[in-house]
Amino acid sequence: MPKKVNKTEKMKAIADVSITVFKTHGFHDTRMADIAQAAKIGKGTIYEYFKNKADILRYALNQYFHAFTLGAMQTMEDVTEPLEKLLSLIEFAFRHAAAWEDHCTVYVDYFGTARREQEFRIYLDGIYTDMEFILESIIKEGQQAGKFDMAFDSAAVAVLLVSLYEGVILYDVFKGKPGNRKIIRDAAVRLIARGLKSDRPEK
Amino acid sequence: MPKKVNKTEKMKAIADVSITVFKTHGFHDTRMADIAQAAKIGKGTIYEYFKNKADILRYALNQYFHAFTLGAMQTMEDVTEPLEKLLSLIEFAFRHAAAWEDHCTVYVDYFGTARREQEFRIYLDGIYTDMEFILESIIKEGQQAGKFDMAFDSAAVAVLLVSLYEGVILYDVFKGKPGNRKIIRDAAVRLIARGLKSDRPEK
Amino acid sequence: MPKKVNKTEKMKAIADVSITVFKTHGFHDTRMADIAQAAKIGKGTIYEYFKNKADILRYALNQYFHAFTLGAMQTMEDVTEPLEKLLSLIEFAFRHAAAWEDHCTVYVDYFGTARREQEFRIYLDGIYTDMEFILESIIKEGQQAGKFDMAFDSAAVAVLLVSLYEGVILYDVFKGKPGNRKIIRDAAVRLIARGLKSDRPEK
Amino acid sequence: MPKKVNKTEKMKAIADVSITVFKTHGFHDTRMADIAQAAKIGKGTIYEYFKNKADILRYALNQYFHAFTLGAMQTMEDVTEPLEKLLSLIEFAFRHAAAWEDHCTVYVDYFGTARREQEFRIYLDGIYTDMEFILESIIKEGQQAGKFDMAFDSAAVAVLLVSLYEGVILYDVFKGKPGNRKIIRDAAVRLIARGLKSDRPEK
DNA sequence: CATGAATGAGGATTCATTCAT
DNA sequence: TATGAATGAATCCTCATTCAT
Repeated sequence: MPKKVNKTEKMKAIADVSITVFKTHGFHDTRMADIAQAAKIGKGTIYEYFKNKADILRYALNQYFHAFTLGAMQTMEDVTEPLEKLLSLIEFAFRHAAAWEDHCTVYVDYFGTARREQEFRIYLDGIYTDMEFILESIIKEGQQAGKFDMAFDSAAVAVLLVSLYEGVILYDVFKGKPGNRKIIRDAAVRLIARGLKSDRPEK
Repeated sequence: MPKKVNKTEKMKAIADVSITVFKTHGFHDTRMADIAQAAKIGKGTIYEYFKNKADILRYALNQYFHAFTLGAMQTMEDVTEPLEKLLSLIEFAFRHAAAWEDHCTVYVDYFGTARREQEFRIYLDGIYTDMEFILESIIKEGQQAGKFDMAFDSAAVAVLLVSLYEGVILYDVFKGKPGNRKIIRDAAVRLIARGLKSDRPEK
Repeated sequence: MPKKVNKTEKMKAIADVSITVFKTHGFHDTRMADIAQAAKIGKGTIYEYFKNKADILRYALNQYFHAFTLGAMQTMEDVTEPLEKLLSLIEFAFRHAAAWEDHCTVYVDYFGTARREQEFRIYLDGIYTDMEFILESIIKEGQQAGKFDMAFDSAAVAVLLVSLYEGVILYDVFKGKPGNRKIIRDAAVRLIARGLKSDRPEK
Repeated sequence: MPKKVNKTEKMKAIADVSITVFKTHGFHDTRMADIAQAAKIGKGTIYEYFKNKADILRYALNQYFHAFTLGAMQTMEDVTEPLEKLLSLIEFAFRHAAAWEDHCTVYVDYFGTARREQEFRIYLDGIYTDMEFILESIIKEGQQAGKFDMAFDSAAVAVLLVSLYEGVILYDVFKGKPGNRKIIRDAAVRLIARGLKSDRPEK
């Protein structure tokens, strides 16, 4: 039992170090030797914990997505009002991206490759589908409650929100560390809130 | 005297073929031999027209961005009303992405690498800055005309729109060929139009 | 007839240009394109006059050795006294090396390769043998005339003189353009003259 | 823990094998695969010990020159009389060349290239300068002691002796394995001894 | 004759992965 | 369990040479 814990801890340690190295050199241009050196272990030792280089990345990104899903769930737990729920979710998403900035960067780096890898594709597709499902539910809920404009295709809006989120991450990754993040996110929240809002005056 | 080739045409031909190969195999996993075979020329011939593999990609993406800029300019030429201008620009952007789908895909593939390449970074940064400048101008114009909500930070909205655009492209690239593009883009146009609209009733 | 003359002239022109290019870049690192460019002709044209790159070098070095042999013969024509003949030959050799400095440099560059090329080896061996034969004859002549010390093995001295000559060329090639050439050659002449001189007082 | 290798020993082993391969094929025409095969190791292993092909050569020639310098020092240690010192040095140089015959051959092969390589040039220049300095000192010493003819420029004689040495090596390399080495070297020693000798009868 | 576009054989080098210790 | 020495598959790119024009 304690050995198992050690193993998991070491995997996490290696994966964390790897992410910072991937961020600097890019996934493809990172050598196993770079990781070993950064993690202060032997090259061979990496293979005791991971099948290969891609496996490290998969593990690290899995942690990133897992934390996202978990956080999103917790965020929504105590909120019932649709708009509030949506906006708090968006707030969380942005906070999560900021907290996992290195993982975001590496995720973008790997995205082009992931696209063509069956296994990862399915995994990522699941994440996206889940996010869209939750968003779509909230939109529908809001529309039924007369809070959101009925003319919107709820599924389309869900896709849109996911896309916007990915786009903002992409933008940040490209720009490096931006200072105006807050303003941009405020604008996003405002645009979405106003855009979705039902015209019918709420009584 | 040996046969005189049109260097530009041949570059374009090689670049076009390369893009389809890059799309299938990914930039990194595409071998020069793959390109040569697809272009039905010898491996060495590629090097008569391009310095190296990255050079082909740069050339192809440059064409893609160049066409975008050109098209965007033409789109705005005859439109004066801010909202109409914004929406027609968005329409154009989506049409452009659809028309240059292969380039979009490869662009996403290369984005992670581009991020770390000084030369390409500067180039791409210029494109982004231009797009943001145009969008910001339109937003400001609309705000001054009382059409757009004054509370928005125009620069932030510009960044947001660019991000949304990139995000939608990313989403499409990941999903492959989607059928519901139109619905999503309609939702986008609607969301933006409603979100930006001024509350002051226009008389 | 005139065409033949033109052909020879053009070969000489190409070979001369090639030597300066070889001197700068080295034989191996000189590209046919470099030669073509320097000679202001097309790459393909070189092959109208020479079988390949090595052929150009062979032609150029042949000219160099041919001029040497010719010059050596002329030098000895009017001299009968052995020591005088030997020294004037040495003087000539040094003058020749200075006049054909570029060829000397390239010759040294190519020597390592020549060593392993049967054809060139035989050719060069012939040159050496001829030089040694002439020198040996002079030594013997001088010994019979009581001018040179009898204890010397004439053949060995001949080899020694050839070696010294090659060594001085090598030294100059390595050093680049030296200013103290004259002093060194004077020392050489003095050393050889004193070293060979018979002890028997000449009456 | 993996097996601990003696890096220096392995470098020496690879370099030694390389020299014999270089001698046969020439530096340029030797493939890394040839060396690997001859050394009975994998191609990649070579790169664990040397940066590249030229690096192997540099290492090997460095050993050759190092041994020369060391040997020359030891040779002169117990000799005080100038002529004796000079001749024993010459004897040593010839012995060294014979003992390191393979290295000599490869050295000649590489000389043309070395000429154009800044790093190696500086290194080689240092060796030459050292040799010349030592020789010049001996000549001067001999002249002051009245043993050597005063008319000689000591620096010029030093250059001459170095050149003669290089020339004899060159000659041997070209000829392959000669049998008359001894005779030639005796002639050299005799020529130099007689040539330098002071005319003033020693009392 | 002259040319330069096209070619592909050839080779140095890299690096993920293995496995003996 | 940890290691790093050893490996060779894999690939970019060069450039002498050819030959259609």
